[in-house]
Amino acid sequence: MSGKIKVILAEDQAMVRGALAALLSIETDIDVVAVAADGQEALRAVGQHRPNVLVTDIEMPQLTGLELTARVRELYPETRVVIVTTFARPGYLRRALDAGAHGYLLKDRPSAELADAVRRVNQSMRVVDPGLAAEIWNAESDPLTERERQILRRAGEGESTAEIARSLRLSDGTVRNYLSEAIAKLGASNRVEAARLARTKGWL
Amino acid sequence: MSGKIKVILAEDQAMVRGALAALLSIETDIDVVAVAADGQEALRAVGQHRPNVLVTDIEMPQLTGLELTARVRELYPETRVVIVTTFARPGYLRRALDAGAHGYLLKDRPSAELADAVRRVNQSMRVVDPGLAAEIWNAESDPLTERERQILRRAGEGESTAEIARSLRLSDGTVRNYLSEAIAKLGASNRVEAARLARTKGWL
DNA sequence: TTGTCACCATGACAAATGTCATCGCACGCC
DNA sequence: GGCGTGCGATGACATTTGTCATGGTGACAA
Repeated sequence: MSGKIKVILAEDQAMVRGALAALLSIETDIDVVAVAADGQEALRAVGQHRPNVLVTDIEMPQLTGLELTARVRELYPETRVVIVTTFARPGYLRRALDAGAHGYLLKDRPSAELADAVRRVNQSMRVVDPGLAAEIWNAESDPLTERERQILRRAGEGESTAEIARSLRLSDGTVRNYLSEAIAKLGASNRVEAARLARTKGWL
Repeated sequence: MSGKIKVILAEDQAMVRGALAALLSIETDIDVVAVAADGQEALRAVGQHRPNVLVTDIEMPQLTGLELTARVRELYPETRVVIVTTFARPGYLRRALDAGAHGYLLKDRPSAELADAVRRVNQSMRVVDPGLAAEIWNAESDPLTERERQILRRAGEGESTAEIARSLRLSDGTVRNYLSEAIAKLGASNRVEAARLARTKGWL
């Protein structure tokens, strides 16, 4: 019985989306019932089709894969979620698991693992990239406060202290203080390096 | 006659590589004879199989897709090259065409266009993303000198003036002068913004 | 030969950035 | 109530960064 595993695929790059769909469609026990180009669209599709598994990227317009995961977990708990992303950032994995994802796969891994992950997750197993799973234990956790993160993000894009202060309605000195704090916490020697470091850890 | 179109696929992310291969393999007139995870490997494979078309990403370890294109054009001129990349940067397209690419496709485009592009390129046609093709006419050309580019790249990663000066054996003031020049040329208001701007144009 | 241009340097100044000490406020917690 | 903590602010200071004027070199083209 049970028929095929119903899958929805969310990925913003059309060509990759089509290619992954082709990859999954080759499998005889998997049926890709819909694809979506962003988080919003994916959420609608999940509501409509109630798939067994949602395969989603993280970097997407409207609603990120992480936000999408949380919503799906909340609204349609029968649907299991597999995150597929480029980034091997412990911070992302941490947040993905917190959001309720059942699988976390890197685009670096062989393509055969995707169908495999879908099957396992469908059988209520967890699938986490082995290398990343190891890292998450000894990985330091995000030391930044929300404000620091917010300010560091802008600084990393080239906004000046004054611009940041204005757009967040803070005083000039306050912004400098937060940046100074963030730089110290991350062991960087200036705002740019701090932003870069935080980004690679997945904290921004 | 003529059989299938022989294609080699170069792409560093294993899952995307597998998925694109699956996508092309569906086509009855296309035969993916080999895949490669980096530029070096791709170059060897092209030498071995002499494919009709090489489909390659730009961002790859060892040898970028642009360097690979130039080498292939030089060593195996019968093989035609299609670049497939995430980035809609006029600078990239410019360099790709200069390197002798026959096609330039964005990963944003529908997956059906890939097989299409392979066929057209195989028939000696050029295939360039329409949006980008328009841009390249009125697109400003890279105003940066080699030194400026070099210095701006490091500054954008968070190196301080002093660090850059030391590692390039320049005086402190000279580095500041170059950065000042670059900032002015790009119409930015500081080094970080300048680096960001240059990056989005494909000049870094 | 005379421009022009990339390259490298100095010095001087203004503006932005980074650091520290110190303060107040609100909130949750035991 | 006292404690810790995140948030926000000020002032003072040193350092870094950005700007400008000015000058010298070598390469290359008109």
